Amino acid sequence: MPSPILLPLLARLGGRTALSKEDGAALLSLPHSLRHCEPGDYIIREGDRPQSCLILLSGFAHRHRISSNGGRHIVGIHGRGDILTLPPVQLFPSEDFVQALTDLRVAAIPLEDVLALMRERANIADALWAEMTAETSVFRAWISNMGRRDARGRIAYLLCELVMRSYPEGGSDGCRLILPLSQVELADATGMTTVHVNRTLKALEKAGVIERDRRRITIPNWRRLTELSDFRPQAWLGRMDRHVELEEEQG
Amino acid sequence: MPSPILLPLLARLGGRTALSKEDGAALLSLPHSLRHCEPGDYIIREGDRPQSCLILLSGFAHRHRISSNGGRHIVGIHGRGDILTLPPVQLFPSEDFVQALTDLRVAAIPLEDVLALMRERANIADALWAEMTAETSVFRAWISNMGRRDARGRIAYLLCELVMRSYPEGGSDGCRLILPLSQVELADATGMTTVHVNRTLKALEKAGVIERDRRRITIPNWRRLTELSDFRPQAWLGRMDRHVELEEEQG
DNA sequence: CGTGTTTTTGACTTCAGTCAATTAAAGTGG
DNA sequence: CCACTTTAATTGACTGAAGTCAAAAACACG
Repeated sequence: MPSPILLPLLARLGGRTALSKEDGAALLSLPHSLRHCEPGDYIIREGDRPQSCLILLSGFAHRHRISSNGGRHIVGIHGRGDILTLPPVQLFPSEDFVQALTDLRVAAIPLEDVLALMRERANIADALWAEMTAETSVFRAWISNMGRRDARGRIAYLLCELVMRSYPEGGSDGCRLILPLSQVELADATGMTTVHVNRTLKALEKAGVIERDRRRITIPNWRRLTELSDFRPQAWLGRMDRHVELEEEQG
Repeated sequence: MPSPILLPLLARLGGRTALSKEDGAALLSLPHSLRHCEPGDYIIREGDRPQSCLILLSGFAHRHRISSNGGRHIVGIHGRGDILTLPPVQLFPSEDFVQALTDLRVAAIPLEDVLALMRERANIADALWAEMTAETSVFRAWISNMGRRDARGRIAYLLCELVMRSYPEGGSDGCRLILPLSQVELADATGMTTVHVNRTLKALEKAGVIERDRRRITIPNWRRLTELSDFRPQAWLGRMDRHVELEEEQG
């Protein structure tokens, strides 16, 4: 029988492609276990070969790699509704670490149940492909972000992405945001030094692009931020559409 | 009836997961049209919503985005066997351009035929997910490459990837390679200037990491190059395994 | 051969990194 | 509630890697 625990997953997939009521019920009925994490806890380690599909139900996590000289590089941020093991088949061991940034909840769904559902319900398989498409586009945006933008652009881009990933939960209404990352983490995510992250944040503040109070960021002019970072919302639209409906149904 | 045209696709997918003879025959029997391109020809344009699944049969292409200031950033290189429209469902318009670097051949398979085959044959759906997994890992390696490596490391990484992508075709036996990219393109792929690419290539040559004769690169010590670039071959292994067998079958 | 692209080189500038120290915030236990 | 520790944020002075601008050389091709 359907339980509301997996609603963030349904919200995400339902925003991508049309799912029937039966699809939704089947999704919510998937067997799962629940885990709570604190900041710093590892959800996935390099070399792991998870036997379940991990869904982030609330909170934030980051995905990183450690280079041979010991340096950490954050290659992605995860927020509510993200599927941490996408694709849902685990073929070779993970090359990344996934680590909690905030308190968070993760659901683990046995792989075989996900695979069975994908075979039974083509809509759900399609939705997973759609989710993967969108993530792929975001990866390429990161590549572009790293390669061709200056410090301000990189930070601005990351802020845009954080706003998107924290919608509709996380205190963001599109102009307000509580940073889930420290400046050290911002540095590892943008390929900069902490010193330069700090100076860049101050520069953005001075230029009136953001306002800051500790980790609390206010964005007085969203358009300005997106222009500065050349942020393209296209890949993010799918996750917005139906969220509101679902939230209303829920409440 | 099976035709050998799509063999590069079978080789790729068959290297990822076990495919039966029937799977292989079904794959090779997919209806398709063929297109030849010259350097500079566009295969996919931003905004396109292709109705077919495009497979690169031979040659090289690059995938890029244009930023609002007009700058080009190359976010990926494609070689033989690559699926240019992966995932095989085209949900929203392409955000990238894909453009020929060399003379090349592309096969176009109607989307509905691919989707039908995926539903009929779970093995093939699995292989496509596996291919996507591997590509995803490569994306993250690019992100990490852009963010945390210096000029030499970036160029070295790109060379490693080119060697992998040109195997077994393209004149590479793991230590010899004909660069499909000009220095301008290398610059756009590594987020550097052409001037600096040039100087970095010379530095790598002087250090004995590579030998150069125009676009012909020789790598006297593969291990050294991988160490310099922190290249991790894991995601690439799947495409090696069965290639040789298939080549032999073919010949 | 001339024309256009690609590669190479030099001189100068700048953005971001390094090193090192200081300040501020958040816990912690008495 | 206050000393004490720990972690995160901030600042300054200096260095260095990569960018900019501009021109010359090498090559590719009709």
